[in-house]
Amino acid sequence: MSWRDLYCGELRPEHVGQRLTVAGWVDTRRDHGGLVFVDLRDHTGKVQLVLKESDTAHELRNEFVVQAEGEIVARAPDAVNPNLPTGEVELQVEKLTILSRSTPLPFQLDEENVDETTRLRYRWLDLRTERMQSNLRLSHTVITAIRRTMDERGFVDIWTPSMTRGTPEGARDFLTPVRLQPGTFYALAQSPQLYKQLCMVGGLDRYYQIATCWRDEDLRADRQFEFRQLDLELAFAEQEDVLDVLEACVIASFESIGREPPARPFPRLTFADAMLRYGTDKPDLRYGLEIQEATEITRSSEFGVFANAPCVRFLVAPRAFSRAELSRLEEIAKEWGAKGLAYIVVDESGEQRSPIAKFLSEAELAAFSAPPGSTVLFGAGDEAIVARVLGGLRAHLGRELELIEPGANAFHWVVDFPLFEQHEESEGWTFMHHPFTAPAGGTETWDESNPAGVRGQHYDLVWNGWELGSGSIRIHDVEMQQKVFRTMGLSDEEARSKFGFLLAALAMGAPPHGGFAMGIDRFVALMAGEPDIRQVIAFPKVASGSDPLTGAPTAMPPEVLAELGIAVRLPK
RNA sequence: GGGGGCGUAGUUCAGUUGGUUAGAACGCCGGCCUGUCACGCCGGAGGUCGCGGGUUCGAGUCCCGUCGCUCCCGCCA
Repeated sequence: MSWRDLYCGELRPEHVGQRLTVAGWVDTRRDHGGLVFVDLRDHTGKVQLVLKESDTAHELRNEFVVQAEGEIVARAPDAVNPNLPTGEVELQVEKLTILSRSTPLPFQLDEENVDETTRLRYRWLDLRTERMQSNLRLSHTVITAIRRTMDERGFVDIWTPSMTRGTPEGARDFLTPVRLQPGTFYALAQSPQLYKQLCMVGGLDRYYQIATCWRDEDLRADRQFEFRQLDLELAFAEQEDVLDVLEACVIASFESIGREPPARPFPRLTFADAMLRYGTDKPDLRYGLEIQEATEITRSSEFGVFANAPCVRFLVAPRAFSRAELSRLEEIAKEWGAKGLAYIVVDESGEQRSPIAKFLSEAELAAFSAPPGSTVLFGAGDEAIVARVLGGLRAHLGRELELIEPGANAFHWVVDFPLFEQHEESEGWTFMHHPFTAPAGGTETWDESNPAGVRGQHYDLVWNGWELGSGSIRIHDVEMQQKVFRTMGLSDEEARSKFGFLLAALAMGAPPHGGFAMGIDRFVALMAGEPDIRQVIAFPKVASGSDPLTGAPTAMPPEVLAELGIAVRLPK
């Protein structure tokens, strides 16, 4: 026997006259005494049941699971509900079975803005909401489209271990103690990076995986302890080959949910350009508001702050800000590291108002000219700080002044990243993304004591200001790999002990290769129009790192810890 | 580790200048109702105002601490 003949949302006039069985959840009930209406819901929609008075009919409550058998009848013309796809028909119930009851709910499923911890504690209820149903099904559709695309292009889905070797570099590892070897730990993979490179050395040619990754860092709207990435690697590939695959995946994803895909190829922006014009390596290109260079013109400024700053830049906001607004903007600038905020307000009549105007030369004022009804906002200081401050202000103003056209989408690549960056504190150098990225053409040789200016064959994919992922052409030459390790201050011995297996592999016939990793949860969240990735993950954790549903994490009994050779000492 | 926001009924929220017994809607419970579709009507229950301390004649309201949630910075090769 089957529980139902068809889904609730599928009932149509063509079924009129048939005797059918449906099953689902009681969405709403309208008990008129002698007559009871029930909206029965499943993941496809709702249908109205009409019940004659009976004990069972009066017993029904929200979220009971019921099975109803009866004749499908056409509704009278004035009883049709145009808001319901099934609104032209209803089911005259002849047999009603309560399959499962429900206690009163901790929250109403149609209530908006329910506290997220409450939603997560009762996630099985939250999952019944249209929002979560549509998000998780959209996620499935998109991932299926991506898998199809990868398959069509000859990629092989290969499983790599979650439990791997811990690395002190990068994000913190989640550790897994090993009972058979007390005192030792596996680390949960932060990404399959090295395994997929070994797949290339292993001749698999094209690898991909929707891989779960673990990173023990603070959670955010776009970050969970564990997340999924579309992880891929191609042998005998160049940057263009990798970008092409990713663009195809994005296009297929849009098409799979019936959305107009972005135009190809996606625009490209160099890292240097991104930092200069937008103050970040993941700019939101749905609006302009570009940062402009003023270091040259202010070099001999009478305004000391400008003259003494190694870098001066500005952006022109399309609004003549009030004093109060400017002081709010200054606060924001300070949050991003500015000491203050210099500005020139150009009011509607074109007159310039500015505390610093009296210090500025004609030439300077001309360079900062802005249309009436706008404000010139300055950043002055170290180049990195200026970029961060103006980038922060730009993002703030983009939202605040509603510069983003609704429905707009901006995909773009950021390319030509530096291979190394200077350590914040020490004098040393570290890799900008990871130590396996190959240097770009023309920069393969560099002075190991000063690797500034070496560019990497690295590329980021950005959508509306969210970094979707990044990839690179990898180093396939063992000498080059050793040189990079040395440059970042790793002795040959350390390199051998941590990455010996990679060096050995590279020394035994490694093809040129490169790949990419795209955050699937971020991508799906943006596809779904959700503000954070928790809304597209079935069972996420909250920002504090706990799971309201299971109550994890928990302490473990002493005997369990003892077996693992672990003693717990809590921080004070 | 740092900064901002929030915390009042099961849920979403209101709560005046610090002042009587802390309210509303939805949900829940009881009753009535044969054409509703967010059904309607009548009645009812339901509160550690996150927790602790302080100021005050008096604290949901002010102050301090703390916990929880959240956003951001740091961090995220």
